[in-house]
Amino acid sequence: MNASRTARERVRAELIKEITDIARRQLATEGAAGLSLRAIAREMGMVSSAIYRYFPSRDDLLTALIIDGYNALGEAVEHADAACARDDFTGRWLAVCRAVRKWALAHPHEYALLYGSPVPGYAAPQDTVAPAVRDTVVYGRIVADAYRAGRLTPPPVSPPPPAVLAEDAEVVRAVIPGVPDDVVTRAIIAWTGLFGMVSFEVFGQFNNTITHRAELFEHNMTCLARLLGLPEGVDPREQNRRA
Amino acid sequence: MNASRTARERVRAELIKEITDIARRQLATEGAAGLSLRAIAREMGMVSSAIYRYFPSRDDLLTALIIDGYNALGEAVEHADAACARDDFTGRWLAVCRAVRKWALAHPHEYALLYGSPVPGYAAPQDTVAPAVRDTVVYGRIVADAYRAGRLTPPPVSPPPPAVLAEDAEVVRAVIPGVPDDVVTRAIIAWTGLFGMVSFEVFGQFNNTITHRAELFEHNMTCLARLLGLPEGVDPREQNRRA
DNA sequence: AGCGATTAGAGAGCACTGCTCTTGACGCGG
DNA sequence: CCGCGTCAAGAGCAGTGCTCTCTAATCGCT
Repeated sequence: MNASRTARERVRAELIKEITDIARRQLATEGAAGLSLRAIAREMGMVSSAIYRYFPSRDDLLTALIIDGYNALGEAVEHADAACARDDFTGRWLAVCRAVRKWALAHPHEYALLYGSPVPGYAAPQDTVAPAVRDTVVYGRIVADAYRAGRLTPPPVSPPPPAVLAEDAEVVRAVIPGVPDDVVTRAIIAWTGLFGMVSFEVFGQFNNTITHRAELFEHNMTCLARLLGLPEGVDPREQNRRA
Repeated sequence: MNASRTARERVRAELIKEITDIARRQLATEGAAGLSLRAIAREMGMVSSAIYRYFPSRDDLLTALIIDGYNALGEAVEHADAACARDDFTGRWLAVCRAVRKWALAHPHEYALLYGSPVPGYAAPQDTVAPAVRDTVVYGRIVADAYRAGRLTPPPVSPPPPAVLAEDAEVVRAVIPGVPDDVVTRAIIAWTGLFGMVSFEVFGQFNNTITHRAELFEHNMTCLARLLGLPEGVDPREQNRRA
């Protein structure tokens, strides 16, 4: 509760941080499967069993890293969005896209942990759901803002979503409040398209094929913006400013 | 070379098949990280070291599974495409989408192996590239066929791709022959959008959010078809026939 | 200040993994 | 029919996650 707890608790918090830091570094170099509690203990000059005082199991350490990852990505996305003019909705969308891609390329293994194959017997505990949607919340706000401002014009020939999707749309509106069903489905397309693109690049599907990945990404996200119904870049120079 | 090789070679081929079969089953239940050579040997009544006569390392076994996976998915996609009328390009695209989704949901761990996080220290050897693009080849043929038939009408407001992408488009045209650059980029959007959608579903990103996943998928793939420039379903009953 | 309770680390140990090496047996082709 | 090559077996190495017990340090409280 109060600011400076007992000395034990402070050193404990510090050790937890040191463990996760080393773990994150191991993750970056070896990948999730190479994460070894014993190696962490070795690097800290501890004995392996001592780690279990701080993380009851390897999966718990992994969960901590996942939560940290979601928060790091969410924070990057929040910052990217915050740096844009509030009414430049296309710019905000593109900024979010670039932030996701940049973070994913900088932390491929962490990205894999969040958006790649779920780890073996591991089921994400409930604590992860809140951080997991930080980026999505930002995205939802952009879409909702654009819609409220009347700047979300549906593309000419967009088929109406089937009626059954109405209930799902109701749930999705928790992050994209106040938009009709067809905007919800188009928003999902753009969002999954973003992560499909990033995953292809990070996971190596573009190897030996696509070389100008940044340009392709930029162009495709612009196309997805158009599909979403976002207006053409109000001021192209505005977009190039943060490249 | 000739049909019935020596008895030794035949039993060897059979053992290799048995190993991969058990491995595939292990993969399905435990995931890639739970794949254990010793467990396979145990199940076969062998001693663990004997496995190494057939697969020099765990990664080699994994590679075999990956190649098999790509081939299985590619085959499913090929069959789905082959079952469609050749000039029903939208139907062929949707059939491919459904085939990918169906296979991925039926074999989530194998799908994760192919399109999820790359495994730890493992680098895909050259033997995987040919099977890896079987599905993409089918997709490319559909796009190329549709374009050649003049049934690929670009959506009204699609921005032209930047000039630098021309060289990449040249490479991509190996699987989508004879189409202009803007078709190439739109094809990539649709393709990554498909896998983004499937990955979100298979990897659990839709948990607690989307319940009518088949309907959402169907609708979104239709939207992507429209973005690609494919015509509206020539005959809706034709599409419903294979659900 | 000191005492009892709590917590941290050390170490041994279990069951498991991938992988290597040697040994002995078996089958196939010259 | 005999020797070469292949094969299973077993022991063993280094590593893993995790549990248990034991000791020592620290904390809260009287």
